Amino acid sequence: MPDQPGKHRSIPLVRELVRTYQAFEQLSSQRIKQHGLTHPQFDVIATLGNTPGMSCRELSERTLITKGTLTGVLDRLLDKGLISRTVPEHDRRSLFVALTPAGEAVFDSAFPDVVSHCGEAFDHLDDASLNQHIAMLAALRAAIGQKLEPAE
Amino acid sequence: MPDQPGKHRSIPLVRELVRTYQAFEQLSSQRIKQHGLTHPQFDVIATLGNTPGMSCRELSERTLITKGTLTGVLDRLLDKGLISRTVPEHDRRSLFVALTPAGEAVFDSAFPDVVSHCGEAFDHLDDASLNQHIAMLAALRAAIGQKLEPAE
DNA sequence: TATTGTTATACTCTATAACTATA
DNA sequence: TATAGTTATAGAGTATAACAATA
Repeated sequence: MPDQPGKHRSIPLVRELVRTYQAFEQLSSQRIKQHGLTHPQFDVIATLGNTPGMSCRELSERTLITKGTLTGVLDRLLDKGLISRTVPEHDRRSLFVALTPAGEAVFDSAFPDVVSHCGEAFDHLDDASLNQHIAMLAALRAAIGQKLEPAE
Repeated sequence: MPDQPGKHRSIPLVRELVRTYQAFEQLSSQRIKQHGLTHPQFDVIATLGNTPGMSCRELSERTLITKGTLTGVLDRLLDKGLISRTVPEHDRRSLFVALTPAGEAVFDSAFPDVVSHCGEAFDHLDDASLNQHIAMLAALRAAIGQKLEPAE
């Protein structure tokens, strides 16, 4: 029985995507760790940076960290003094999470450092290549997004 | 003081890479979980698949799981009956890890399923695009690899 | 009733260092 | 001495379900 036409054509792409993703994960994790943060903690700091703050619900949606897990991550960031949790007037069920000045300081140093460290790998690319790569990744992401089971 | 020329040119690429990587991670994890495996467990099964087996040391190098962690991952795969650990004659310090028939059955069903599920996202691409994407990812990976601290 | 977030539970992964057995 | 792997330790993330407080 012959293969369905094109059934496994994209496997080499998947393999290459996995390898690239592992390499990038390794590179970014190394650098994040140097700032005393875990990856989820960095994600939270990066999400809160340059915002006035947000609810746990919104933070959970943006970081893809489920609410039960998020409580623990926020506990540790609170211990480090990097975030504040306050009960807003208008809805006392929710919590408003924001960076403290110390948290902002960490964001200001860690975020550009991690991003630019990772970015340095690509500095040799000219603008045209850069844009081409970005367009390609965006296309891949859009294709992946369509396969993802809807959140809710 | 003006920015150094080109200092942050590649940040949009990094951002897009992060997003693509998160989407892919989500997609593959969903599918891996459906086979009753964690990501590290899947990596081990995938690494052992289509090989006669290998030492813990080699498995550790290939999966990037450190030896102390690997012991625990292998323990759980052993509990599930998916691998065997045997002491080879020629060097009784080491352990030879291989898939059991049950492990091979899991490999044969899980690995193609995960890969092709992820691959389906890209089935709409023609061969030329596919090859172009692969080449770009390989270029990105090579660039990242040069920034990674040598494992030693 | 529905929503927001915490707590309880249980498990997995993670790194590190000390350790055992073998070479 | 060096190498292969385990164990001990401690911490962090993960999902789930039950729960409390509020809307």
